[in-house]
Amino acid sequence: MLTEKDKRSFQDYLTQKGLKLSGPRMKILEVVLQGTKHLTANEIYGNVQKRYAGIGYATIYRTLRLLCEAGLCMELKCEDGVCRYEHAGDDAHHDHLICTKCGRYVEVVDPEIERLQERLFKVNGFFPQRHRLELYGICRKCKG
Amino acid sequence: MLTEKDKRSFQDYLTQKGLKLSGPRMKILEVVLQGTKHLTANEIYGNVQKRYAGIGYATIYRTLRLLCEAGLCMELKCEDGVCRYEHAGDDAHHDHLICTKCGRYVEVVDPEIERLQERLFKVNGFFPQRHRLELYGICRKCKG
DNA sequence: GCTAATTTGATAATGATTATCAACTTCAAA
DNA sequence: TTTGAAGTTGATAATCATTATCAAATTAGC
Ligand SMILES: [Mn+2]
Ligand SMILES: [Mn+2]
Ligand SMILES: [Zn+2]
Ligand SMILES: [Zn+2]
Repeated sequence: MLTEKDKRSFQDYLTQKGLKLSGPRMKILEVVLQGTKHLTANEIYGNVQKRYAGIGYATIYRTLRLLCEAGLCMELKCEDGVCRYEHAGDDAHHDHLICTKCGRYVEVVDPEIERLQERLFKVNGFFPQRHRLELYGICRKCKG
Repeated sequence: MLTEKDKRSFQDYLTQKGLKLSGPRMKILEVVLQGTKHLTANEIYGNVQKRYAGIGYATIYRTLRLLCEAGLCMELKCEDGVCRYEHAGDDAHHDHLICTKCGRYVEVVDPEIERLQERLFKVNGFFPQRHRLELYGICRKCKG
């Protein structure tokens, strides 16, 4: 799940910004791209520690920001006030169904909804930039 | 904009919970229901101070929570990490178009989008509870 | 290898919200 | 009315995720 292309992509972004691809950054890139999606910085910190002890919180946050800037990750500002991160491949935009019991995130896209959103922008005279759609409910497993 | 019905509604909620309708609560109810929508707790605190000095921050937060529980207000968890509040009349649910330049909130509803969201819940085996749709763009005024 | 620039980890700071608590209100019974 | 138990208030400390700071360590191009 961590391709050479991703590494190069990160490397390129850093170089272009006059930054360096350090050991810690490489390790975090690896753990984030190989791990589960929609994790908090704290959970990612834990996953990184498991494999590479000694990397600090600040470096996790700093590197997550770089990964987002480089387009390799997306940051989700969640309702509980904690950010979650997902590696954003070349795959398109998606929205989320979120279980309020177990916290599971399900990725969904509805092209019809996307189209109607564009219409809302236009009708109200807004230049569209982005949107956020979150559907909260109880998943099949949690309903029992 | 602050009807007798609202007052009674708040009073009823408090009574039913064994709570009291105090002076500060009454004043905050008045300022919130008569004022602009989509304000932060801090902005509401300022508006309350203008008319009734001496009411503390904590009381603002506590009363906003009560107003939400009573169904008179809605809390929006915004992307900047600050909550905003709007008085929720009997009017139905709505979503928001938000200008990323001036911060203006425009309320919108698209019944078609609402319907398609329900379908997404169903298709994915979720019991629907609520949703959040925010459309970020640049408003007509800000585009100049 | 050398060295200037960048990065790191520990930790202090920030900022919104919540918890704490002694003093003050409320309200209904006496 | 007076009274007092229950609830409320304002000031302020605590919380918690995220950022900023900074001396010591690492990186990358020469
Ligand atoms: Mn996702
Ligand atoms: Mn609104
Ligand atoms: Zn679930
Ligand atoms: Zn605007």
